[in-house]
Formats: sequence, structure tokens, C-alpha cells
Amino acid sequence: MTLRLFNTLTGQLDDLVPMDGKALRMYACGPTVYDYGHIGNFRTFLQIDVLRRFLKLTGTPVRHVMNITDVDDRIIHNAAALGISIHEYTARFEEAFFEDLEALRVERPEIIACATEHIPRMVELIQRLAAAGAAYRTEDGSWYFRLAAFPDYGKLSKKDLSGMEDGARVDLDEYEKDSARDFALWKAAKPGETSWDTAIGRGRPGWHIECSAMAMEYLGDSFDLHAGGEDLMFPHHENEIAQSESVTHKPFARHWMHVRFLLVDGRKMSKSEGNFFTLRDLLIKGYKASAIRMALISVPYRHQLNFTFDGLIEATNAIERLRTFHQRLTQGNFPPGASPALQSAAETAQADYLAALANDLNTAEARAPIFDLLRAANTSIDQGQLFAADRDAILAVLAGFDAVFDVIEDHDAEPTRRALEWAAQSGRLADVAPELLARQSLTDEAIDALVAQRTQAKKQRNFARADQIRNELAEKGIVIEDSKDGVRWKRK
RNA sequence: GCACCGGUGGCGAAGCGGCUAACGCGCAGGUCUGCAAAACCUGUAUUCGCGGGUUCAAUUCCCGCCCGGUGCUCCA
Repeated sequence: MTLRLFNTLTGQLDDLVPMDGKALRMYACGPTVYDYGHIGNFRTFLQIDVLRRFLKLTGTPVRHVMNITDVDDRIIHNAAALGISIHEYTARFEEAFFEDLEALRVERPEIIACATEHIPRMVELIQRLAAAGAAYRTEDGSWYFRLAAFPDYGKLSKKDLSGMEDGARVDLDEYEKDSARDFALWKAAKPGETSWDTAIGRGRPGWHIECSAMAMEYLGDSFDLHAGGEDLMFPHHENEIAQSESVTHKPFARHWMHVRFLLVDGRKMSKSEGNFFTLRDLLIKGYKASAIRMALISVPYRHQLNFTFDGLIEATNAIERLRTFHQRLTQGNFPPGASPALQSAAETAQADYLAALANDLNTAEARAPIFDLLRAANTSIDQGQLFAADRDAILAVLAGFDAVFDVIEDHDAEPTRRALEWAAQSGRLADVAPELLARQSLTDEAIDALVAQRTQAKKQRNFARADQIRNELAEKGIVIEDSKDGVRWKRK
């Protein structure tokens, strides 16, 4: 199954296959660790996760590099304000970032590269650029990329820069540049700022150079795919191409994938609009990590996603149905044998599911066959017409679904627990949803005991008492389900 | 201003030239149940922003308009 993925560079759907015939080499721009990640960041990482999981599911090994930008203006500024080193400052946000990725079940890339650990590679690249006449040094000791040296500039974002050359908007800080659009490769050290003493002078790297240096370090001069948020297309990715190809004269990345921004309540998320959410904000409001994952994944990556709390509730309910179904299959007893109708339904579902994802990662379309199968199977179970071999076939389809979506198996307790811990430590307890606290207030043992009491009451046909217990539990978000196979309960 | 994307049922969202317009959530009625929950069944867009055009045939292609969003600067 070959993935047809939209390629920003060519403007069309292209097959995504490893050019070396082995593993798919991909680079994805990671976070700048100056604050907690917000859901917009995570939509991008989640969609890239969908991509890599699909590749793996369909038999393509992945070598995925993600960078961590751990030095930039904001970091330097914020660290200085706190009077700590940039490493002390970034360490906690880097840790928080990975904790958040784990909560969202985002697989860890094979290689994670920090900018500050690759300074020599960047310096070397700048030297090569200088040798090629594509970089120059200004009086203050900064280095810039000479845009005029790269005629292909703009090929990714399809920008025609000829009309906007050295326009009216000239940045006063950068008057030394040859051309207003030339971008910084290396910023000369300013007094008191973190800097590195190198062959090209004392200073720190510009933002774009780190990705070129690290991508080439781990993936070679040319690789299969480069991915990131849509905002990075210009200028970041354009600049990466310019820097890299000016040195290697080979195509940098063959395929470019850009994830569209999400909106919150129909507006671009921003701190000033008051519609800005970190993952932690949502977890302490009582939303489950799986629901957030599902909501952010279910709209295909090339479409704007309007994030709302209603959408989160919808995702929660959809996941609940899937989980209940899964449980029904794994816990039920099914006689040996197979039903031809279900066998073929499972086969169809599997094929349609994979085909939808292979079509530019159409996650919305991919969900449909799974729910179709769910309904068909539930009907058969109700009619006593589902057999052991059917169960196995259907579970295999669900496994394929979860290999990408990863929401059926329940891992929600831990992220919520950690978020509550974090809230307590960082003075955010006031923001924790009361319902969440109520839900957490009963231990599993306490619930089991109450459920047992209710079962006893029911046996004695003391329904008033039984209902009383059920209502008490319901108030704390515990739902009881009676079935032929016994009583089940779950936290809402 | 220039550029790009989108407007499909109560909501989210597929489909993009021809099957009864997927799927999810919600809602209403029914089956089951001590009652619920879960599950299933039925119903829930004669219609795809508006107006033209092309075509035997358009939600799907073209033109115009209206509305929403995003990019052009740091940003996932």
C-alpha cells in the first residue's frame, strides 16, 4: 500500500516511498522549548504521528528526526529574566513537552536533536556556504545568507520575490545586510547573551541553520520527507532549502508536508484572544488525553480544524463506543466457527480503512469503515450470530485502527493524574474542574465495594437501595452497566 | 491590497461528474431491562452558500457574487 501524500513542492499528490528502497527518512520541525506546548503545536505533531504510524503499519520502516530548538531570542530573554541559564530554562519545558507527547500517545521519533548540541555542524555549514559565495559576514560579526546566490528561492512557497526586493520595509537593526531579505545564519554575540566561541566568531546560530545542519547530519544531503506546520513553509523551510542546496547542489527534501493551523472557536488561537490552550489546560478541565488525540486527528491534516469543547465531547463519546465494543469482543464468549458475512465485512473494513489513509491520510474517511464494522458486529452479537473466528478477524481490524489512531486501549488515567499533580505544583488547582476531582475521589476498590453492595441489594429485589447506590456513583461520574456477563463500571 | 483555502443535515465531517449524499456526535420513537446503562432497529439534508454557464448528467467542472478563515512578519 503506497501512501499518496500531498507534496507542497510539486503541488500535487505524490507517492511517498523511501528513495533508498529501505527506510523512509523524514525530518520534522520540533518545538522551540520556551513554554508549554499548546494544542496547535500538538495538532501538527499528532498528524505527523499519524503519518509515521501509517508507514510503519503498511511495512515501511521510518527514520524520523525531530529537532528541539533550545536557543533563540525568546529563550534567551526569558532565561535572563529569571536569572537562570538557558539550559536550566529549556530543560523543564523540554521535559514537559515529552510528557505531553506521551500523554497524547505520540510516538517518539528515532532521533531527537537539540540545536545547542550541534553548533559545530552549523558552523561548518556556514563555512561551506561562505566558501560557495552564499554567505557573508557583516561588520558586527553576524553572518547572513545571500539570497541572490540562490535563484530557486521561493520554489516551495511559490513566492515570486522579484517584485518585493529590498522593499520599503527595511529593518533598522539589519542595515548592514546586502539585501533586506537576506536572513541570519549566525548572530554575533551581544554582551551578556549566551554565545559560542567558534571559527566564524563568537555568537549563536540563526534559527534556520539548525534544521539544515541536523537534517543533513542524520539523514544525508537528500532525504524523503520534511514536515512541519504550515507557518514554517515560509520563510523557515524556504530558507532551509536555500542553505542546504547552495552547499550540496542536490535536492534537500524530496517531499514536503505541511499541516494546517487549527482554529479555536473559529479564530486563530492566540494568547491575546483568550482562546489559547495548552494540553495541560484541557486535561485539568477533565477532558481525556485520548479525546484530545482523537479530536485533533479526525480532521485531515490539510484542512483547517476548528477546535471546540463540543468537538472534544464528541470525540469522547465516539471513543467510548469503540471501547465498549472492544470490551464486548474480548470479554464475551463466542462459539467456534465463522460467519461468512462478518468475515467479508471485516475484510472490507480493513481494505477501506487502509485505502482512506493511503489517500493523503484521510483520517475522517478512515473512521467510517471501522464504525460500519462495529455496527454490523454488534448486530450479530445481539442475534447470537458472531463466532470466535469473527471475533478474531474483527479484533485484527481494530488493532490496525489503533495502530494509527491509538485511542481504543485506555491509557487515560496516567496523563490526567500527572496533570493534576502538575496543577498542584504550579498553583493551578483553582483551574481544575470540580467534576474531575469528584471523579478522582473514589478508589477502584471503593467503587467495587459499592457495586457489590448494589448487586446484593438487587438480588434481594431492594431496587430502591440499588438505585440509590447507582445515583451516588453517577454523581461522581461513575457509570454502571448491567449485562449478562456481570456488572461493569467506568469513569466518565 | 495581493495570494491561498473553505461554505454539505441540529453540530462535526467525507464524497468532487452519474449508485438510496459516508461516518461520528446529538435528538425522537421502538426492542431489551425491575428501572437504567450498553447494544440494536427506525426516523432525522428530495439536497450540498447564492446566481449564471458547460454537459445527456454538477454538491462535484467554469465564471461572477456573498460569507468565513488563513498567509504575505516571530509562530505548529
